[in-house]
Amino acid sequence: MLHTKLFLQGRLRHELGTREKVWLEEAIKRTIRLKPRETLVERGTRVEHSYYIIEGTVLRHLDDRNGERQLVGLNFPGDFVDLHGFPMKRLDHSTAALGHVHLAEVPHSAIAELVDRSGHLARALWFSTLLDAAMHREWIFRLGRLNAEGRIAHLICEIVERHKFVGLYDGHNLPVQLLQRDYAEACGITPVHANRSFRNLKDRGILELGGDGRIEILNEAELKRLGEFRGDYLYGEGDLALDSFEDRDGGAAR
Amino acid sequence: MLHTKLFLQGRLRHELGTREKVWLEEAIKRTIRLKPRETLVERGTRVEHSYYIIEGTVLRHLDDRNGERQLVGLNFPGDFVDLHGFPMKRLDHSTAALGHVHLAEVPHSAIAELVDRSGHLARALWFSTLLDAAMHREWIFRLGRLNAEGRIAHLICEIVERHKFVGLYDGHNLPVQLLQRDYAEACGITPVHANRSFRNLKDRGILELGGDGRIEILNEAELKRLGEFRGDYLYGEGDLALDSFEDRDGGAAR
DNA sequence: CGCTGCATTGAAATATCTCAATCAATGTGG
DNA sequence: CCACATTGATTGAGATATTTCAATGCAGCG
Repeated sequence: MLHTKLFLQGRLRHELGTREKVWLEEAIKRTIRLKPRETLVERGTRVEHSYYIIEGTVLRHLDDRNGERQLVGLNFPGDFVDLHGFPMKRLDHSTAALGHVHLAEVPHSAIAELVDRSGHLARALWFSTLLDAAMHREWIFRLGRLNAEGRIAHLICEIVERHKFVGLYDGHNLPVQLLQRDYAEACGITPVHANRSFRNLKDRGILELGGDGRIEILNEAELKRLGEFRGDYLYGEGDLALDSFEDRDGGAAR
Repeated sequence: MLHTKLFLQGRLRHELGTREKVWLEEAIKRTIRLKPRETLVERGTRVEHSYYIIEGTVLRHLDDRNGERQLVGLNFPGDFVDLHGFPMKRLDHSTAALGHVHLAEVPHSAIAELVDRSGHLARALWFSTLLDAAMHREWIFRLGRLNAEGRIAHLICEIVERHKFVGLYDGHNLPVQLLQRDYAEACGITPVHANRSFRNLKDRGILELGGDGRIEILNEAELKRLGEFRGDYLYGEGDLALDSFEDRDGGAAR
């Protein structure tokens, strides 16, 4: 079974050819599992492997002086968690599992081979790390320009949109169960205020709160409006309709 | 004269060999100049070139519904402004000059050649785009976990530290003259509140405000404390003292 | 049953914003 | 050289958003 079948899915410009998918798959030396809230890599660690998510959600965070977390990114199935560790060699932030997580471990030596073998695949891996950067920029926007409700709305929209790419959104239920504390840590607000903001969203019929972080989305359009959400930064195929796809297929292998 | 002599300077792991520097230099097809506040690239534009800063400061920003700006990054001499445009092909944010800016224009076709010619140089360019991502993460932290004063302090620390790498900091004077409005746009606060925060910093003897955005730093240690500033995310040589530098020299050309 | 972890609520404290006004420096046209 | 407009910095006062602290509720679990 193909572990990496979701990699860059929905990102036409960089979707992989058959051969490339095989090579990528072969780069996986083993898979590992994390328990809920288990740490994957601690900030400052030198890394020799990167991890691709087969299943589950990984939180990326920086901690302040008092140990309070600021989430700086989320990763879902189809994402590399820390591919940037390949050129960087050291992680400037920590990563941890949300719930149960299944990861494919890829040694940097294997990535080096991939990159040498296929310029197109190299470009795709590079692109994948830049997608993270684009999301970071949008997170800066979210924190700098939106109020608490808008920030939560924006984050939910991003989670939905990203799961649409990989076919993991059913149209109503948010496919990730974050605690209100996690929303607070992602949005730069206190858990208490996150709670009140959720309450507002619920009272206005925009979403419904189930237990255990389950969220049902009742009015996606309104969520997008509140979060000033423009999904184009995720570089999905729809946004690239005008593109020429000059390097679309995997045939570029050298 | 070498335009690109500052590229990745101070980042030992990825400093370039002599040959690579020549190749990079040869990739420059022309240089262009921007006037103060002139836009370089508008969000959404398809790009065929990337720009390396020879002199001046470039602001990167996203705009909200009302046209209010959120700065998402700054670039200084030695930085590529939008190298990520090479794999991405489209910019998800806008870029504009702060004051007078002198840029080297590098066509993506030339970058493609560079990348094919030297795996090491390719890695260095990739690394350079990831440095932006690391800074983005720190900006998220700044906005999510610090109050107005801390945010300003953190930003000033980053500007200082980055200019130290390229030898453009004299030990006292902030080498970039941002308006208080720019600080506000970077820190997610109003200009009025930025003003009051600066006033506090000044009253406590931490810095001195000259005209035209000039800032003299009187107590760098206190600024770092206020901003909870840990410079390691900039990946300077000091932080990598323990590294093996297995790919340090340009000899990796294929 | 009595924990424990998370959600929820209330009330008061604090940070930040908004609006409106003033000030200082600079540039422009006459 | 003056009158005037422009731009950015500064200040005050009141409004709003968010935090803090403390308490309660609620469900799962040994």
